[in-house]
Amino acid sequence: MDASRRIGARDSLTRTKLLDAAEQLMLTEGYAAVTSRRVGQQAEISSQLVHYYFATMDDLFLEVFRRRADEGFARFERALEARPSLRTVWSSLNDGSGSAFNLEFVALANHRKAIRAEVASYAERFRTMQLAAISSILAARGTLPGGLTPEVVLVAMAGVSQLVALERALGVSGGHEQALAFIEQHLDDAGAP
Amino acid sequence: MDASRRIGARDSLTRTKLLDAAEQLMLTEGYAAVTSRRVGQQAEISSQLVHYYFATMDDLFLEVFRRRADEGFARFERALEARPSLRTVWSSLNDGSGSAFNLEFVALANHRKAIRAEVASYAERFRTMQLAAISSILAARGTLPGGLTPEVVLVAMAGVSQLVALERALGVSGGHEQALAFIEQHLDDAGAP
DNA sequence: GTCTATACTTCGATAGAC
DNA sequence: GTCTATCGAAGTATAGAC
Repeated sequence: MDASRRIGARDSLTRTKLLDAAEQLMLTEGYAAVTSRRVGQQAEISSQLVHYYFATMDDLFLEVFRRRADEGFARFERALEARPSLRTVWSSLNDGSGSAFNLEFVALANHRKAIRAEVASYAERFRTMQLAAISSILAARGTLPGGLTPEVVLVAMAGVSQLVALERALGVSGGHEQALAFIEQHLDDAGAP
Repeated sequence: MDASRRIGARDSLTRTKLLDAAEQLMLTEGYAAVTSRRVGQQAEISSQLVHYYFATMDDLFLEVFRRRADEGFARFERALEARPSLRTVWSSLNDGSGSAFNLEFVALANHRKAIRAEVASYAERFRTMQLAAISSILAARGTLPGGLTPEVVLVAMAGVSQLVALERALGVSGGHEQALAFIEQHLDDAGAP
């Protein structure tokens, strides 16, 4: 990598097309399919331009991640403001397209340091925000049964949602329906409608 | 791939060394590091011998997976026979080294068809076996509180365990302690000690 | 800003001698 | 069973003309 290397403008239309193409490839074929050549091909732009707009492939991945993450974050904030309920938190966790996206990035983060830092930081921020929301929603209900705390409720919901998403991608489905139905039933029990 | 291609014997010591090296690499550096050249280097064996013992890299991955999966399966069966309890099921789910291994293979399965089929089949078998165990353990206790079923308990435990393992690899820890403590507390409530 | 051309690396896989 | 030698494909990245 050379410091004198030219980098294209952030507001370029071509740059956006490349990000779109990378995101599309990632969701349909997995992160391993996101190579400079394939991104260029998908966007109908020469693969060398990928390197003009993004110094390294990691930079491209990071930009793809931030775009979606920031949007997801903002959407959750809006939804929560409109309707501060357990159901809103659950919906944000159990969003189908978001789950697939997350899984791909967590897998990628597993062996790319630069990506791991960004994914971890976002996950932490999101968890904190969800926890604050759940805490205030459940506090309005008084004490929880059986030693449950907001943390336990949140981690359980996040865990089930992620397990189901991951296994669904694999083609496994044992127990999913019952677990999801159980959560659905208890969303309204414990919080505002 | 040529049908006339020679393939080394399954009981070869060299073959075992290659499998060990591949497994080691996978756990420490991720599946992307498992290339024929690096496996050879790790095992101090020429990389071409990888292709002598395994026609394709997928074959190598599959053998690594089957070795560990079969062993995990057998170990769970023995543990369950010795002590049929919720705690035994939880331990099998929450085994640290097994989790890292699983995550790596699930990620790999996401973009390799041959691997996906094997991982899915094993996950299904494991889930079925765990469900049978949990069902018989909980049945001895009479009805469960609040609409809980064996399926819900199992998916929740598996979900929490997997989420914690995955986030731990990422460096995120929010809520983990409380969720794990909650499960620990209730293992003995609901089943045989 | 986009193009062509290309350097350099690593990969999976095979051929054939020993 | 193990070795040397090698092919062809695909990857990241850069240089320099236009």
